[in-house]
Amino acid sequence: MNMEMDKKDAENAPLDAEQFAAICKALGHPARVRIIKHLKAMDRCICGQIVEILPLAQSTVSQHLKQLKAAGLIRGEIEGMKTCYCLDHDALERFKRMAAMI
Amino acid sequence: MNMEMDKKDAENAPLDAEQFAAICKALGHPARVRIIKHLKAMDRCICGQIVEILPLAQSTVSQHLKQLKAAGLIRGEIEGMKTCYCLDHDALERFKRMAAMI
DNA sequence: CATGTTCATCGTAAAACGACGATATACGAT
DNA sequence: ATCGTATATCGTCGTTTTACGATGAACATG
Repeated sequence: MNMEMDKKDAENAPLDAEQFAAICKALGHPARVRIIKHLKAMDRCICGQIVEILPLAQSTVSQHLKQLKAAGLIRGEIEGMKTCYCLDHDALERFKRMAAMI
Repeated sequence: MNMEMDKKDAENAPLDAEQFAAICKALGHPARVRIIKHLKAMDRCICGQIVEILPLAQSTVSQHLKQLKAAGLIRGEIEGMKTCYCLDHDALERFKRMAAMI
């Protein structure tokens, strides 16, 4: 009966500062914002393409991707030798809702 | 003729990653999100009240306020011995618009 | 099997952050 | 003038972030 309370509460909660701050922190770097923008434009793309559009070393980009993934904003699935990243649209929507109530 | 181009462009730009990331970074700490929330509830309040609602030293809170001010999200005006802080609603609106187009 | 490609992780160095106590500044009150 | 109050800034310390090159793991190809 109250198994779903967490989810329900989360939807109309005033705003969880910890949660919102965590996502903002993940978006708090230009490179990561550009990654999100690019994924939005491409819908999904492989890691190599993201490395190409950023003036950063491959290892650095990989770290940024890791942070975005840890924040739940993107997902990455290994496809053979490559890794394909895409947005987590639900997470982005949650972020937008939270941002709107700031 | 193009003296105002900066401003115009900023209004309908797809999204300036640097700008958006800077604001997100400022919001990337729970204490600062709580400060914003509190200012939204109170509309304006003196620094001392903010210090009271956070489990942090006064100097730490002062630093967080400084970051929020540097990001343009809040303004602070000295009123005699106290300092009164309030939200910069325009900046918040710009942030919300940017967040919505992420 | 050997080699090349794609990506993640490790190790590291510099910079930035977060927190605190101590101090400085500015003002009001006595 | 002195004292107390409110706030900002300084100095410091430990942690985290950002960046890089080097290395490793997984897979494809010759």
